[in-house]
Amino acid sequence: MERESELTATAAHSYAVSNMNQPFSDAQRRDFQRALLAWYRRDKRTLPWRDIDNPYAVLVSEVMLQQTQVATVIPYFERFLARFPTVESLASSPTDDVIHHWQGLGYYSRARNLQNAARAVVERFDGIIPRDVEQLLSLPGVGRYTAGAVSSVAYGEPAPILDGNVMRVLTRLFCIEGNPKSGKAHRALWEIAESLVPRESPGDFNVGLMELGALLCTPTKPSCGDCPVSTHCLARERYEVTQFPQLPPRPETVSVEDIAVIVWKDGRFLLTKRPVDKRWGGLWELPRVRRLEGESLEDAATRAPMQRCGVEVRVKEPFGAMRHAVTRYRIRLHGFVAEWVSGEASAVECEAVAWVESEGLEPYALSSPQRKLLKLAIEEADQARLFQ
DNA sequence: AAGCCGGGGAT
DNA sequence: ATCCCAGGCTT
Repeated sequence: MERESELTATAAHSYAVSNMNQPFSDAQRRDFQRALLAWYRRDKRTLPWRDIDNPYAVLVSEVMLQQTQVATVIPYFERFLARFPTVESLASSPTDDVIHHWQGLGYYSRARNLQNAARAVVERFDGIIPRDVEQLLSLPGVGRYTAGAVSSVAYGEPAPILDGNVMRVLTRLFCIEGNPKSGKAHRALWEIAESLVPRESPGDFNVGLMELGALLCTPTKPSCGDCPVSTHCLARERYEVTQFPQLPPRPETVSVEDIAVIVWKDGRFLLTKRPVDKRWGGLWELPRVRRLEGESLEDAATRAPMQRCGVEVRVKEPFGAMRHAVTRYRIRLHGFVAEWVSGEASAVECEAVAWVESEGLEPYALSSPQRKLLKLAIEEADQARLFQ
């Protein structure tokens, strides 16, 4: 039995060299599909979006899971579905409400795109999430991966998927060289994924491939001994599993400094709303600027409220600093306390402004670093009041 | 084809 | 600290 599998695997690989678009024989493919499905159905995790027969919920989960880990998504998914239970409710709700339910999850254009997709579904598809990849691709925020996932998982269509997990699994199975995210290797991977997906249970098969990548075929310490398809794996046969995928070097990180200011006036502080097409679009923040070369922190703190909303302030003291990362940028964020001096706050370099009480913050969506910084600022203000 | 977008968990 | 993650959009 063991020996037969080894032979099968070897045969697959000699074939793979000549025809990478269909790297398995029919018999090998069927054996692979059977082994993966059996493993997935036995060992899969229980997750809130699994086995629920609701294409809308599948779409929401897939968008939330883009570049975001399962554990992070779970509470967001549950709150989002409770608040927007149907595609119609999402389409007709205020965008600020949708962004608010996304705060802390990152990649905020996803939230805006998802609502626009819901509106397109209501207007163009009679409120039914499309079944075909082609129609799904016409929705904003839905690319080839998400379209394939919804089509196969929600409707049982034999559409392929290719995500980071599947890239890792497939490059190892067939020793695919080159950058799997672009060019020849990328195209080859899509064709392989297409050749593997079965007519029967394509959704479980696709999710099974991802689950394999998430649980066993992991980046650094793969558990090949527990892998249900290890006999099909060329990289394992060659002891080269961790040589794949061959990802390109990351761009160098850039260090920058931002200054955010809490401007107090009559017990309220100033928030500005980010433009929709910018980073953190639609979220609120303390007026913030990037520190210029040679500029002092205090000068930047004075500049921030003036530049963003035309308010002149007197900068008092720093109240804290924190680090966070945005893609390749490592940002040091400094907080300053300031008093309002003059100027009616208006949306100069932002989408909107608001004067907010400490207790009235809840309705405003903030990014995680801004939320942490603002928490420090309010604590500091409470302390200062105690000493008066 | 390459650059850009956030945040958190794992190592 | 660094890597990586159920990617898609813009240029």
